[in-house]
Order: sequence, then structure tokens, then C-alpha cells
Amino acid sequence: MYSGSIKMNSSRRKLNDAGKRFTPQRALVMDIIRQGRGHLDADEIFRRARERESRLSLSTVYRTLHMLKELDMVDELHFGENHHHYEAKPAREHHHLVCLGCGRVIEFSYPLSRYLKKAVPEMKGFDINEVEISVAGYCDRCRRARRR
Amino acid sequence: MYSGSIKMNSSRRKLNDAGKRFTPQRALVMDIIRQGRGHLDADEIFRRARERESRLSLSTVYRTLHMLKELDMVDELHFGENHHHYEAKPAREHHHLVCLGCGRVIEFSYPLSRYLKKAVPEMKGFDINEVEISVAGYCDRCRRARRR
DNA sequence: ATGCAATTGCAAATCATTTGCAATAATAAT
DNA sequence: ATTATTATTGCAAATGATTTGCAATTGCAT
Ligand SMILES: [Mn+2]
Ligand SMILES: [Mn+2]
Ligand SMILES: [Zn+2]
Ligand SMILES: [Zn+2]
Repeated sequence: MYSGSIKMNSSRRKLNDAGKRFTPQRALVMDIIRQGRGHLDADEIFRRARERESRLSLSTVYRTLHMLKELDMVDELHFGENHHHYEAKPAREHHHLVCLGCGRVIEFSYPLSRYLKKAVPEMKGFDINEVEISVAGYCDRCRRARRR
Repeated sequence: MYSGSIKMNSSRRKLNDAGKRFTPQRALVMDIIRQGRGHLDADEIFRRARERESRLSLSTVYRTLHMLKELDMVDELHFGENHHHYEAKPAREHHHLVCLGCGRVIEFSYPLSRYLKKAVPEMKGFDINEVEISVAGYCDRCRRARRR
């Protein structure tokens, strides 16, 4: 199903340490998220996984995504749609611009959590688990095309 | 269904100007969002509206929310759940802390859009329509209760 | 008051995600 | 290596949120 890479053993380790089993379907989903360069939704992950392993079920994809989120190996992104997107946990904090015209997702890094802690009084005593900025608008290309 | 207030006439104006009709069900939904001090989800809006007008349908609530969002009279909030929340378009830009323990929503103001435009190079040429920060974590109270 | 398009309620449809369960397979123990 | 123990899987059916088709109703310009 999926043979191996540098990342694979460390993934197996992480799962096993958490009392989880390292299955081929989980390896496949992880691989697709990593190769997909983030921002895939559950169904897209499912479709791509299916090309490689046609017996895989959508429930397994969902269950795996849950688990990976739980283990902090993926982030779940919310683009204001009614489904989520997933990306491999990135090294540095970054956020996303989503173009309402073409759907393109542009990443930018911005250490929001740090700024918030400094700048926002309501933040005192609040223990941050997860911060997400999302910006919707029109990218360069689409903006040009549309004004007129 | 709903009689009137200072806001009502301006709402009627806004709708009519946009070629929309000012119906009692729309007035009711708007009123509930305003009184509810924001952060209600569609179903909660529906339940509250129903107490006052039992024939109102859930589709009408959804259709109205869509329209109000389109006309920029409400904001749709995404708390990382699989449904949305709504609040009357606020005067000043503010964002939300959501407590994973008790569900409480704490507001804070932070002019993110301004900062982003200054600080983020990817922002050049991007035309912002909507910016949302959401922070999930544990509030003061819950944090205390939980550690141990 | 009239006419007509916009809006409504209702039921059925759709979309995203979850769940129950019996069969299968990953790991730990032999 | 074999076996036993349980987590995991696939599948089908359930759920939750939102949307849609349609005939009946109603706002609003005339
Ligand atoms: Mn990203
Ligand atoms: Mn608010
Ligand atoms: Zn674009
Ligand atoms: Zn709390």
C-alpha cells in the first residue's frame, strides 16, 4: 500500500507510543496529506487515496484525520466553508489567504499567537490551544479580472 | 410578528434598496440576532424565533441569514465546529476567544486587517473581504478547574 | 385595489461526517 | 513462528447541517 520513507518510521513510532497501530491505510493517508502540500479536504484525500488503494473507505479517512489531529500531526483548517481542510503540522506558524475568485490558497507566516498574548488584555489567563486566522478576498489575478 | 424599533426602518430601507422585501420573518430574525448579542447558531435563532412565531420555517431562517450576510448586515463566525454562528455587523473589528471547556465566547478587539496589510508581504495585491481570527483554548475558570 | 415577482412553508434532497457491527489484521505474548 | 488479544477496517445505515423544488402566499410598485 505504501512502502516507506524517512518520515514513515517516525510516524510509526508516534502512533505506537500513543497505543495506536500503524496500518497501511493510515500510512497512505499521512503520505497523501504530506505530498498534497496541505489544504486538501477529506473527500479529496479520500479520492487520491482511493487511486492507490481502491478498497479504502471514507470512514477510515475520517477516523484517521481525527486521530492525526488528536496526536497533533495535522492541523485542521477552516476556510468558511462547511467542510474542513487538512495540512501536515507545519514547522512555523503560518496562516492563509483564500481567494474567493479562484479558490487559490496563499500562505503567509505571522506569529499571531505571540502578538495576541502581548496585545490583548482579554488574553490574560486564557490558555491558547489553537489560533487560526483566515482571510478571504481576491487575489491579484482575480482582482484585475473582476474590476469592470 | 415584530412591531418596530429605531433599527427597523433602516433595515427596511437597506433591504428595499437592494431589491429585497421587508417581511415579518426577516424582521424577526434580525431582531433575534440583535437581541441575542451575537454568537447564535442557525438552529438557536430558529428556536427563539419559533417561540414568537410558530409557523416560521427553518429554511426561511437559513435563507434570511444568507441574505443578511450578502447585504453585510451580519457576520458569520466559525468556531471550528461544523455549523456557523451569526452576529450583527459590529461597529468595530473584533474577534473571539472560544473556551473549549465551557463554550464561553470572549470578545476582544484587535485591528487585524490593518496590521496584516502592513506586516504581510503576501498581502500586497490581495483585496481583503473578510478577516477572521479564532482562538480556541481554556478560559481562566476552566483552566483552574482542569489542571489536576 | 391590482398584478406580479419575491418570498414562504413544507417535504424531500444533498452534503459532510459519524456510528454500529461483524470481519480482518497489527502487535504482544508465547 | 503461532497464537491470542484487541484495535482497526469496510460497509451500510444514521445523523446533523444546510439546501432545494414547488405550489401557495404576500410585499410592494403601479
Ligand atoms: Mn498551509
Ligand atoms: Mn462577537
Ligand atoms: Zn484568485
Ligand atoms: Zn471556560
